[in-house]
Amino acid sequence: MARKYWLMKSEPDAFSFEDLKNCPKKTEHWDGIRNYQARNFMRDDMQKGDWVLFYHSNAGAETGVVGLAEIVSKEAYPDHTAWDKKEKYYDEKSTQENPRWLMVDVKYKKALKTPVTLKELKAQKSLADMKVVQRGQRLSIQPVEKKHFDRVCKMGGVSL
DNA sequence: GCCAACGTTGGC
DNA sequence: GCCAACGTTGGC
Repeated sequence: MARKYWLMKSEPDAFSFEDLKNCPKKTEHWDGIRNYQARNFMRDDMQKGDWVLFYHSNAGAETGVVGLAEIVSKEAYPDHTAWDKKEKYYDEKSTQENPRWLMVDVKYKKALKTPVTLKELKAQKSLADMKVVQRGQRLSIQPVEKKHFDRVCKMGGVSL
């Protein structure tokens, strides 16, 4: 099956692209997704080997795509933080027998030579129909078309 | 910190 | 099943 492309948002104060680089094996599980659409993308469409635009949200002028990552888990699996009462993302309705929330493993691949800010994304005519530039688009995991992925890589001065 | 956009919840 | 109220996201 052909590789798919994604954009995944993270607030750099909470978990940045640098943080991912500093993880063991440069890999971390993407926990805390509590949105059904985003979960369904992970469950139904994501596959090992997919490529990811790592996006810093809520970061002022720094807001934008900062790097490239890869999905490395074979499939989405239960997000255990939903089971832990001490966790911010605890959800009493998610059980071991019937886990409501899932996560995948994401691996650091490469930083963009120059980050591509949201402002620059919006200024690019060829990216006008990319989800992330559209207003009110809050989904933290979004599918990205290959042509858009390639374009952003080019703007960022890197290729995979 | 503000607030628009949007998702979820729950009363009916 | 509708929709108002509420909570969250995320750009600014």
